[in-house]
Parts: sequence; structure tokens; C-alpha cells
Amino acid sequence: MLLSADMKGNDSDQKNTELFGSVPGTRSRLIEAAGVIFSEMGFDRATGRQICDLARVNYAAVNYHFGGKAQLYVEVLREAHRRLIDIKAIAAAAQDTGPVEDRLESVLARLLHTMLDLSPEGWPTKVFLREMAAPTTAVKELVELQIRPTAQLFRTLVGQVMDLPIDHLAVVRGALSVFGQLIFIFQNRQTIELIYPDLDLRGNGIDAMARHIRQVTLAGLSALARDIQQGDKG
Amino acid sequence: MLLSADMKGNDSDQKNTELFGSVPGTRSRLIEAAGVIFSEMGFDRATGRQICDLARVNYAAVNYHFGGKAQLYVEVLREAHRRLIDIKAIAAAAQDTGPVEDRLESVLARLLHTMLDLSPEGWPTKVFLREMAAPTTAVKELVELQIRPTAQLFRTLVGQVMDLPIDHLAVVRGALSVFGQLIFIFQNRQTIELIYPDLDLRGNGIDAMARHIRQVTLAGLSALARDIQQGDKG
Amino acid sequence: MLLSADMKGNDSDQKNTELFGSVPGTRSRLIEAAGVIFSEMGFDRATGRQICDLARVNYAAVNYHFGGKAQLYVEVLREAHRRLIDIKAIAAAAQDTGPVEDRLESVLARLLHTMLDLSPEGWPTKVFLREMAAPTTAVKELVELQIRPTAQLFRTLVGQVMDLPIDHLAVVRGALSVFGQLIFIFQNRQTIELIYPDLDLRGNGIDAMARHIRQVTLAGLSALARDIQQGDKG
Amino acid sequence: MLLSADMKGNDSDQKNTELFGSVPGTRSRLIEAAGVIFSEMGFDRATGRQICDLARVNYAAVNYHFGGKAQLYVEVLREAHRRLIDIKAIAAAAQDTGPVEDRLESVLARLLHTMLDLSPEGWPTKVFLREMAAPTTAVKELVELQIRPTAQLFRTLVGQVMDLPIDHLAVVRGALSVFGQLIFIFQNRQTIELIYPDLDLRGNGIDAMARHIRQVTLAGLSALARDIQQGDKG
DNA sequence: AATGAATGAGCCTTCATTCAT
DNA sequence: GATGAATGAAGGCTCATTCAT
Repeated sequence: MLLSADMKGNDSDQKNTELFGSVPGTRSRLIEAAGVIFSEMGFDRATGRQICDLARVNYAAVNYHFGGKAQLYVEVLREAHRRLIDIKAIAAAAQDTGPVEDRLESVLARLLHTMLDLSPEGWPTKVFLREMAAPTTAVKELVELQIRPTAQLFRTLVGQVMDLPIDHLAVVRGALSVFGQLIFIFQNRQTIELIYPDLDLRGNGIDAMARHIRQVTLAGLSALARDIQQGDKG
Repeated sequence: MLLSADMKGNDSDQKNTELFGSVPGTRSRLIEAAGVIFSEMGFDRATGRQICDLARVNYAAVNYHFGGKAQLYVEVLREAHRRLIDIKAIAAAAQDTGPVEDRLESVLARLLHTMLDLSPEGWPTKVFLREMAAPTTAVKELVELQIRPTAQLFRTLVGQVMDLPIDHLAVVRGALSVFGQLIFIFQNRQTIELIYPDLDLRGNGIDAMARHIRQVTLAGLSALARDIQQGDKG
Repeated sequence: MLLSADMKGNDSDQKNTELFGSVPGTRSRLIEAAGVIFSEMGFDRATGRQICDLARVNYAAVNYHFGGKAQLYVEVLREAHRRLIDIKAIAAAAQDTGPVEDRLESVLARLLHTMLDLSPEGWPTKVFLREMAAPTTAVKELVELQIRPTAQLFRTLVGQVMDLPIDHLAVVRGALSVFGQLIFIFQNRQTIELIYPDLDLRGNGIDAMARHIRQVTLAGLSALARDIQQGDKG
Repeated sequence: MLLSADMKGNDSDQKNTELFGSVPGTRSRLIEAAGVIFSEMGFDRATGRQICDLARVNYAAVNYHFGGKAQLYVEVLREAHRRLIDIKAIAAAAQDTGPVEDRLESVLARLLHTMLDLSPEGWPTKVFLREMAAPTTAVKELVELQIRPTAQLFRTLVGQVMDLPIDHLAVVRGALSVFGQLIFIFQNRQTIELIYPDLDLRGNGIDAMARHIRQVTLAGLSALARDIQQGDKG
């Protein structure tokens, strides 16, 4: 392989991308298009032709710029990560003062909206959660950079709700409960919509769903915490 | 005759050919082999050649017995769900007399054990979670035949737990909450183990996790139901 | 090959065919169905499945009874020949007394009707004329048995019209002129109907076409004959 | 570069790449090879591998250049008709001044020579007659682009010969008479030579045959026209 | 006599990739 | 830097055929 992704590196059409918003440069357009396609079809089902058609570039450009479909995928994951620093903002919000209930619901709503957003701009989250369910070797890096902070955040919040130390196993399981209800909806969205067509996962229903999860979780975890603190070890 | 006696003895044909078992089990061997391959590669990446090689069957047998790769896949999904969730047993448990809480607990325990007791190497688990997360067109069949009944059952149970009509949106969301906590672990086991290495999802930890979900869910849904019936519409 | 067509031979279900009109026997049904399919699709395009479906017999029956698709085709050609002895009747009519014009038109009309008949019973003519255009090795036999007599008939008629000896080259060419106008319509029927949709090749238009050919041919050949007999050697 | 100089020199790329001839001629070689194979085997029996082997081209080139076997076939049909009947020349001849009879004779002579002068080994002849006799779905394209204009031209000429309006059915049938005599020989040459071995369809006999058809047709149609105009409606 | 099961060969197509400019 | 042309490797499927009963 003559051109490694590293060699081509970080820029060289950023000049186009950033300055002239209209003609973003072949390489950038490819990543953007690949993000959209990969997030919708997954790595296997996505074809180079689809991506290049969407990016309006030559079909050989994938190999020219990235050395292959796989390397393009890695680059897409990296770009997804870059955009998802947004998570930090969420974490900041979680550390605000105020009742835990409000902070939890705010975080839930934000995440749900990001995940269920249908606009093509939402691909970073999607491609990223796809990787969680079917990890490739490329994902290890992402786990450290994206998932662990988010998980840590939930652990913190749940620890506060349950009034237990952060490394108590019940807190870990509690974080999974919250995270699970959230991610499950995203990861199985199509199937859910098939089974429950009267459930709105696109408009206002998203907020309702966030509130629902908050309510169930708070009550459930509080009850559980009470049990535990009365000696019923998990 | 290409099938030697030991070949036929080795695999699980006998238990697979149900009711009026047909004779040599080519069909069963295909499903079993396809399950293994599909669970490892996914539908797209799996090739008919791999499956037939593993099943020690002629390559045209897929078409002869199932009409194509896609229909074989559907059959594999059916078999997977059949092995994962014994709906009848669940339904029976759900119709037992006794407090709703106990019945829900019983159903949950059953599901959790069915899902989590299986080693992650078992293809039914893998192929099933793969499909729910990245639905192919085959999912419609599966939904109608297998998932919808299960979902309906959950809706009924949750409706009883919450003492709300089955088409109340809070019941639908409640069913998702329960299902979500289960399936999420299922679908993201690898990632979860990466992030929470101290959480045991293979040995005794399974029971602990089961108890956790049961406790959170029951308490959470009950509390939510109380709120709703006091006028706080979900 | 264990069973050659010859070995299976001529009968053994003729008892069914002729006596019980309702259940004609596998072998007969196969030939009949194959005739229909071959006449419509040609040998290459016809598939064994189509034939067996139409005949409502097992898919392996073709090989069982005939030893293969090719041998079935030979048998179909033979059967076509058997039914086309009808030609003899035409020849007889041609030798009737009466004006040549009438006899020619009668023969033309008869042939045209047979050729353009759309009922599935018309397959013998069709499968046979198909062979004329794209002769397989199986056709040689048919040429002798079917085509040569018909050609001879036309030569006779044309000879009478032109008042020339039967082996005069002008007579041969004249026969081709008549035959050509006829066969061309059959062999290119679909194309003709595409180009001249207002031309009726199904109902009364057939008779009109026969009369047309008779008129053109008679006048044209007569004129040509006059020229020749005045010394203008063809 | 796989194409050696002699390869490129041998075939007829130069004359095929019309107008803005592209560079290496893979496409042309494919059409030429496909013509040969299709003419010998028919569309169904011909295989892409045969064609590409003959063209010394990669097997995927068919799809790349034409989008599939079917579209390649259409292109071959177009090329065949282009070579067989130079419509423009015919149309020019038809619009010459002078008596209609002369113009018809001129057109007929042209067609006959184009068709019959070609050795039966020339694929354009074969593939074209094959298609008219056993139309595939590709025939519609061909009809619209090539056959209909030619047919229209004949209708015009015959209409002038017969002094009848172009949509008179007798004109349509007259055009068929002319066309039929030509094409029939074309399509059934093998069989004809089998039956009339003393008829020369390769050497000087072609001219004789041309003159024959011209004489019969002119005299026949004229006579028929006289009859019709005297009230004997066709 | 007849059939359901199973086979093997081969075809058309698609895909990611490389070549040459 | 970028692209149209061309490649080769499979992949899924269909077909005629054979096997075993």
C-alpha cells in the first residue's frame, strides 16, 4: 500500500473545507458521505459506489485518498470522535448544581435527541453506537475516548441518586440500567418502530421518553438503594 | 454417499428435526452451520460457500431447501429465537395465578437465564442480537412470528403491573424499559466488559444482574404507575 | 446413460393416451407440454422446470423418460412430424382439378391458418418452422420428411402457373418467392406486429393475407414467365 | 498494457469507433466479439466468458462498458443493422427523381447486395436474422431505432409503386411481400440449400435471385394495384 | 413407474482495487 | 490531485442431471 492514511494526514484540503463552504474538497466530502452511508448501512452493507456517488467524487478516490474502504472507515470513526466532544458539554451540565432529577433528565433528553435525530448530520453518534454493538478492531480507541467518559458520567449521576460510592457494583449496574434503556432504543429503533408503531420516536415523543426513563430509573434505583442500605447486599 | 456415519452422528440433527423428523438432516445441518457462520460474519459478509462447507453439503442445497440465502437466513432467525425464548413457557408463567409482581419476576428470571446463561459462543444469541441491531429485510418475518408475540406478552404484564390499559403509552414505554435493560447487555456485552471489567457477566454475576433488573424495574414501574394514576400523565 | 430414448420407445402409455383422454400418462403429457414450451421459447430458452410444471410431472421425469432435455426435443420433433401429415392433405388438394389460382390460394390460406393459429394445439407447426430458421442436427430428418414434400408441392404449383418445367431455376425461385412470403410472416410475426400494429394476423386478416400473396404471386410469376419465354433467360 | 500492437491491428476497431473515436477500443472489440458469439450461439447459449475470451478482455468489462449482457446484446443488434442496411443510402435512393419502379429497383438491389453479398460467416447477418425470428426483449429497442424507419421507407416506396395511400392495407401487405422474399432467404439459407442444392445462393446466383425478386415484385404489385384501383378491394 | 433429495457445473453480476494518464 | 478505464476475485443463483428409494 503506497498511501497510508497517516501519510495523507490531517489537512491539505482544510483550506477548502473551512474557507470556501461551498466546495469542501474531495477528501472532506468523502468522509462526510462515508459517515452518512456507514451510519445507515453499517460497514459491510455500505458500498464504495454509494459513498462516492453521494460525495460526487470519482470512484477511485476512496483508494487514492485513504488506501481502501477499511481505512476510510477508520477515518470516519476518528472524525466522529472529533465531533462528539459534545459529550463534554453534557458532562459539564451534569455537574451543575441543582436537583439530581433535573440533571439526569437533561442529560437523558440531550442524548436521546442526538441519537434519534434523523438529519444526515447525526451520523457521528450513529456510526459510533453501531460500533458498540459490533465492535471492530478499530473501536478500542473509541471506547477509551468516548464511551468510558460517558459511562463515568452516568456512574457519577447514579451514585448520587443512590447515595452510594461510585465503585459499588450496584452503582455500576444502575448505570447500565440507565444507559441500557437509552441505547437500546437507538440500537433497535427500526425493530421497535415495527412493533410499536404508535410510539413516537421522532418528534415530541423523544422528550416524553426521556422523562419516562428518568422517572422509572429514579424510583427504581432509589428503592434499590434503600434495600441495599438496609443490608440486602447486591 | 458422501455422508459417513460419524458425520451424521456428530451433530445435533436428531434434536433439530422436530415432530416428523425427515431422514438425513441436510436441512438441519444447513441451519446449524448457517447459524454459526451468520453469527460470526453477519448476513452480508457470510458466504454460501462457507456455510455449505461447514455443513458438508452441496452448494446448491441452500437454494434447493430454502430458495436462497435470504430465506435460509430467515429460517436461522426463527430457529435462534425459538431457542432463546421459549414463548410458551413464558406465556404459561405469565398466566399463573398470584400477584402480578411475582409473575413478572418469574418471566424476567426466565428470560435472563435464557439469554445470559448461553455462552457468547452460542450462535442463536449472536445472530439474534445482530439482526435486531442491524435489521435486514428479513426482520419483518421475524417480527411478526416471534418478536411481536413476545412484545405483546410484555405489554400485558407491564399493563397489569402498572394497572393501566394495554395501549397506554406509559405501558409501551415501560415494556421498552424492561426489554431494553435485558437486550442492551446482550447486544453490547463486549463493550461493557471492556469498560466495567469488574462486572461479572458470565458466572454468578448473571444472577446478581437478574435480581438487579427485577428490583429496579418493579420498583420503578410501580412508582411510575402511582404517579400516573395520581394525575401525572406520562 | 441407462435409458436411451430408443429403448423407451414408442408406447407403453399410449394405452393411457388414446383410451383415457383424461389422464394421458406422464410421457405423453411431457411431450405435449414440451411441444408447447419449445414452440414458444425455443430450445435454449425453454427450461425443464417450465415443461414439467406445465405437464404437472416430477422434475426428474424428463431424464427418466427421455434421458435428457435434448432427447425430449428430438421426440417432440418426431411427434410434430407425426401430426403434420396434414401436409399430405394439402398436397392432395393442390392436385385437384380446377383453376390454378384457386388451388394456390386454397393451399396458401390453409398453411397460413395453421401457422398463425394461436391455440396451444398449434405447436407442431411452430416448433417445426423454428427448426427451419435455426437448424439443429435433429432437423435433417425433418427436412426430408416434411419440408421437401411441401417444397415439391409449391414447385409443382408454380410450374403450372409459369408453364415451365419443374426443374427450371425460375420455377425454383418462384417457389421460394411464394414460400418466402408465407414463412416470413410466421417466423417474424412478433416483429411484424410491432411494426404494423394495424395489420391483422389473427382473425380475418389471415384470409386477406393469403389472397394478397396469391394475387401478387400469380401476377408477378406470370409476367416473369412471359419474359422468360420471350428469351430473357433468368 | 495487455493489448499488443498486432491484436489492435487485426480487427476492425478503426472503422467502428465512429466520430470521436475513443482510444484503445476495448468497447469495439467487445461488440465485435459479442457479434461473433451471439451469431453462433444465440443470446441464451452465448456466455460472457466466451465473448470476453474472444475479445481478450477482462470478464467484468461487459458490465463496465455496457451494464450487462443484455445491453451489450442491444448494442450488437444496433451495430448489425447498421452494417446490414445503410438506411441513409437507401433513403437517398428512394428520393431520387425518376420513375418509382426504377427507384424501387434500386433500393431492392442495394438491400439484396448488402444482405446476400455477405458471407454467411459474417455475424451481422446471422445475429440479425436470429433476433427477428426469435425476438428477445431487446427487439423493441431495435424496432424503434432501426427497423421501423426501414419499414416506413418501404411503405412509402410501395405506396408510390401501387399509387395508393401509405396506410392502405394493401400497401402494408405489399411491403411485407417484398421484405418477406428477401428475409426468408436470409433466415433459412441453410435449409434452402439443403432442399434446392442446385440453387446458387453464394456466387452469381445472388444476382439472379435479386433480379428475380425485383421482377416478380414489380409486376405483382403493379398488377395488384391495377386490380385494386379498378374496385377489387384488397 | 415415478419421485423427492441432492449434486456439480457454470453464468451473470458486483465489488474493491489498480493502472495509466 | 484526480480520474476514467480496466481488472480479478468471489458471490448468489439456476439448470440439467443423478441418486436412492
